[in-house]
Amino acid sequence: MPKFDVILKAAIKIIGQKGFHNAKIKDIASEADVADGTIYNYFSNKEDILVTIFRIKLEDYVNKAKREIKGVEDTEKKLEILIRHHFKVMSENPDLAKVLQVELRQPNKEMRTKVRLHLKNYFNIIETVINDGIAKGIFKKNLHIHLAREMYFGTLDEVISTWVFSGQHWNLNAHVDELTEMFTKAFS
Amino acid sequence: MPKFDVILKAAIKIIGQKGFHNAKIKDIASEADVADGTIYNYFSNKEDILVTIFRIKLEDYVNKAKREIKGVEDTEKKLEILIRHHFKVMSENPDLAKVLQVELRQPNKEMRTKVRLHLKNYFNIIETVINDGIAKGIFKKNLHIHLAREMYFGTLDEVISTWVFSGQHWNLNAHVDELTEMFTKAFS
Amino acid sequence: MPKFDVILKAAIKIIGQKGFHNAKIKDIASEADVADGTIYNYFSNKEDILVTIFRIKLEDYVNKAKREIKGVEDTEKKLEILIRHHFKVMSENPDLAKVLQVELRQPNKEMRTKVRLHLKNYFNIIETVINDGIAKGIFKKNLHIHLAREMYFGTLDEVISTWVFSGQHWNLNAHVDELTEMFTKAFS
Amino acid sequence: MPKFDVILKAAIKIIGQKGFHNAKIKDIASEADVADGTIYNYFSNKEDILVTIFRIKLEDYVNKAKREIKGVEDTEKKLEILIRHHFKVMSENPDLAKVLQVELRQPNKEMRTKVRLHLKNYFNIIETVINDGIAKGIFKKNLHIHLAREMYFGTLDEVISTWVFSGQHWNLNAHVDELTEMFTKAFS
DNA sequence: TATGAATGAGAATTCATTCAT
DNA sequence: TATGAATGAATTCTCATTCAT
Repeated sequence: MPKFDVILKAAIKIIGQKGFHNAKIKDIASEADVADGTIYNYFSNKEDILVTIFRIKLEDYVNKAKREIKGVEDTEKKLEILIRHHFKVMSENPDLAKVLQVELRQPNKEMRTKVRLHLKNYFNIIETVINDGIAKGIFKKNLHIHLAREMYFGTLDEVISTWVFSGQHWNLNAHVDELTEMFTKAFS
Repeated sequence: MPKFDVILKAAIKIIGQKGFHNAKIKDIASEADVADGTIYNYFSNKEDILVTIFRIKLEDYVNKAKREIKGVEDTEKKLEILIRHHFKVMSENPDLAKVLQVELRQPNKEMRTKVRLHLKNYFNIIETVINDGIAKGIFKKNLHIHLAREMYFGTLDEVISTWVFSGQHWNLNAHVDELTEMFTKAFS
Repeated sequence: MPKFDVILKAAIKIIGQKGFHNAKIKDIASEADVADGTIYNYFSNKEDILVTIFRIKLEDYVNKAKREIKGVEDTEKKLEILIRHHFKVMSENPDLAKVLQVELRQPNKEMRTKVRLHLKNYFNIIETVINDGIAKGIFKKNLHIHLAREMYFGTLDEVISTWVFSGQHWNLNAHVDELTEMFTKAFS
Repeated sequence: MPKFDVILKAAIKIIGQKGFHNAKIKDIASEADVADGTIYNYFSNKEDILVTIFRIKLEDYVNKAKREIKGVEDTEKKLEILIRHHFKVMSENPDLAKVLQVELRQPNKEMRTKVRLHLKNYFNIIETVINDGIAKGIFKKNLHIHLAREMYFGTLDEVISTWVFSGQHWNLNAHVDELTEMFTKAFS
């Protein structure tokens, strides 16, 4: 694995487990089995690591999500696929889930600006689906799209959050159908 | 105002604006117009400030929320009141909103344990309402209560989050009715 | 008991147990059951407490020691009485023993100067006895008095030290005769 | 000189002159001509510096002392060599002498426990010589070994203490023979 | 005198970042 | 590129001392 990827993976693990502020460069370097200084050959500073995680992982998330719903016609089916995809990504890498969950809320203004850029595409997917649902008459005409998107992401966030913080003891997939139904009703 | 309250208020402002890690004791002391050391006459350490904010504010939140829905019969009405109450608290003190939104998600285990205690009562309110709705036949019998609660809090969190981070330019109350309806449908 | 004495007693206890640097004014005030500020009505500062302990306790020590050997003719008997007196004082108040033992060695120059003044009289007693022994022909003519005094105090110090630090489990008096004999031989 | 040694040497000087509590990390770093933080690459904390001084210096002391009396038959001669060695070490580094003299008496329990370990070997040397003297019939059969050891170390301690605190104006070696004789008599 | 809340200078320690090798 | 020792600014917390009541 290229050193860049090794470091990024290590960073996700450490930041996911300790949080950005408590994750020390030394820890990440240790985990990646490189020297502290090496990290600075691939990232300009600690913050850059976090931003890069968002950039790459969200990009990846979005690409895969788009690919998965490509060709699917049914709006509700799309919703279900997206939720399942979300849970899959988060289940497969709980550390990443924590990073995205927790550190997305950086109070640092600069960082939030940098992150928001990548969030847009992330938001776009679900908004497109919602719009599609409205166009098809499945969702109500006057559905407030932002509100719907906030409900969608907020709910998934909270579900993941609970799952992550309580030790990932149950299977997230168990709730996909139920959630799909709840969203569909809420948006109708 | 008692010095304890002065310091707490200052802490909410500073932590809300800068985040816990970037809020320096000096900043809080300055804002409260006391010496650094004075803070330690009222709080045992920095973390204790944060935990105290949670304790006091969530307690207050819960007490007021309970009072507001007391005597109200209609489940949907209760839901609406709770949402309005939530938005009111957050609107009136966006800094507090940020503290609760952002810092609640600390990956620090010790802190989360301390906070969870207070969160229970906070969660209880909505779960009680949801249960009540099920009993009355307004919500579906097999509604997954935890999931419903997660949808409720996740959504409000996300709405507040967006509102808080984008500069609080619009009126939160505008969406109370819409959200009430969405939840009601989702839970039916 | 006058407040001055109460505070002094408390200070000896706390400083004896924790050492000067780790003894907090708050601890001493607590032990004396007075407010922190009250201490400053009787002592000008923390250092003054320590110096005062030396002044009063050494004075007392010297006065009593002098009284005890008054009228005694036999040099060896005087030696024995002094050792017994030393052990008695230290046994009766191990905290005081610790203070005198440990804190006498303050690296702080100013303080040492202040303390040395009181030490002189303390040293004088044994030097007088040694001189007397030389005059009587019991001790050798060319005995180096300072060296003899250093042996005397150094030895007692070390015995007390061991006794104090190992928890005062045995009776100091058991060794008085043996020590008297050893000193007498060493000085002969 | 390895940085570890540079720092240790600087620490001995500064702690010797100011005492442990008044020696600031900044002072030691300055003296060693390194940054404050560098010290923490070699020592885990301030106390560790002190303990390390004890460990290394006492080890060194013991090794050299053992080597010096190796092969010497005469007990009195051994005694003389040990005293001379003691004075030599202390004369050559009065700051070290102060550290050992003063800081060894820390009332801090943890530290004393750590130090006592190293002291054991230090005590052993003289006890071995004393035992040897008894076996050879030079010292009296019923000599109380601990008491003798306490007299030996207490006396040397006190002599060094006086010498160190009064400015090291005279030559310690001048008293070696006299002391040897005094001990020999005392133990006979 | 007695109080104890308030003060703020001071100190140990941490850790992101640099840079000579 | 890779290293990791060195850096030193930055930060939390302590505690002797003061002073208004």
